[in-house]
Amino acid sequence: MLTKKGAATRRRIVDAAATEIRERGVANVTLEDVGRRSGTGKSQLFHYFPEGKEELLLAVARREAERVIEDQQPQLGSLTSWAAWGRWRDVVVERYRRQGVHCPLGVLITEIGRHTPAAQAVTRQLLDQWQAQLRLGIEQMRESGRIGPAIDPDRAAAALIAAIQGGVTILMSTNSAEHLEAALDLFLDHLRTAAPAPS
Amino acid sequence: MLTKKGAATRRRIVDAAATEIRERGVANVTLEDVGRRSGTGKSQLFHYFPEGKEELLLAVARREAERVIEDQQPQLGSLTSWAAWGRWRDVVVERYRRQGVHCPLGVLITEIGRHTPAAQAVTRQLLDQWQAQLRLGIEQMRESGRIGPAIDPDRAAAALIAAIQGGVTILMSTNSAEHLEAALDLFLDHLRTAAPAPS
DNA sequence: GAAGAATTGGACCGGCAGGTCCACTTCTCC
DNA sequence: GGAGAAGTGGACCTGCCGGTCCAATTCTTC
Repeated sequence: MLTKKGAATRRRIVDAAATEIRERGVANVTLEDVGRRSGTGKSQLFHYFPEGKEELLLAVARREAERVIEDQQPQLGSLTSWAAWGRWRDVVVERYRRQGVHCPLGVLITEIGRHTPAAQAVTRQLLDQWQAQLRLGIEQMRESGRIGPAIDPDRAAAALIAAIQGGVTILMSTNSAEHLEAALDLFLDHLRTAAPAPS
Repeated sequence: MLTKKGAATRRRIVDAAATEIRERGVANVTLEDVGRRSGTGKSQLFHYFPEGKEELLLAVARREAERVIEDQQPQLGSLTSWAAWGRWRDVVVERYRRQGVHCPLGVLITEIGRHTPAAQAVTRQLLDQWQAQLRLGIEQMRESGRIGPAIDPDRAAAALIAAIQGGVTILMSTNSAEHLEAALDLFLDHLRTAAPAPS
């Protein structure tokens, strides 16, 4: 029901759509653009995505959601020391700074992720997963006494995600990572200094 | 060149467009919708906005930018005590929680504000203005010794805006103000506790 | 190697939405 | 009160883009 060749074509279509959307915004990308970029035509497109554009967009959303997490690995997965947090922070800033306007996270949340309930679910799942990983990192730091007990790991993780999200959104409008950096730094500073465990 | 009646019509058109866009997203709003809602037709529309949709969108962007600041007044203008900061925080959360998806800030930054360079300039100006007001509040708190000298007012204000922006963006995707609240609270907490002035 | 399924190419359709035009009405101001 | 500008209504045009159709080709499997 889906040969190797078919699967490859499908992948090519999703990738082409994702790239095109990142570069030019979902509103300016037509199915023909996707076809051109992926070296296919509309008939293939509708062959692999019978529901048409909406289904394709959903596939793109899933792809981009994966990418957001991947882009932070392996740092996001082992936030067990301040040095590790610092490296993660640098990865995030560097990545988004380089990507500038063409950024999976921004495009997903601000453009694709609101189109349909299904896409919203993808966004939500991404946020949950992300928050869980950050919470884990904070918990580990707390257990090893490097973060004080006044910090609620779950709320802190939520706040951190909001800060990044906001920084990225602003980056997309102003092309400056200033806000993102300020938010991340202030945040980490808070983790370090808030009600530290007595040494 | 623009009679009283004309000015009123123009305003009606912008308001109608703004409302319509907030409710249904810029992508789903047609000029006919705007016409219907404002009780006008396309001929008026192009009479007052000769460049068409793009010009109208720019006018909407400006309107919404004003609204974002207005919505936080008078609290934003006098952040001179912790109680005042608390009230401001409540106003922000309450407002965005009530507005949910239909929010001027979110729509401006994520939908309209990226369409064109002119609209980006509007966004940028809004952010500058907002940041300046917050910075002023932080400086005042610092001068009166309630915020420690370790806080850089400008960077802190930038971070705060990012946090709100992110909270709102997430609110628009998930319909939950949890992230916004967490970000704001953690933030204020940091201001309160970071390197407090010796009493 | 042939049947049947998966894949591909491209011509075609139809509606929608931005934009144009022009005739008509209502204001403003001398 | 009349000339000219500002404001209004709505029919019409046109290009674009999502979506359809079908015939041709290639793959899989026995």
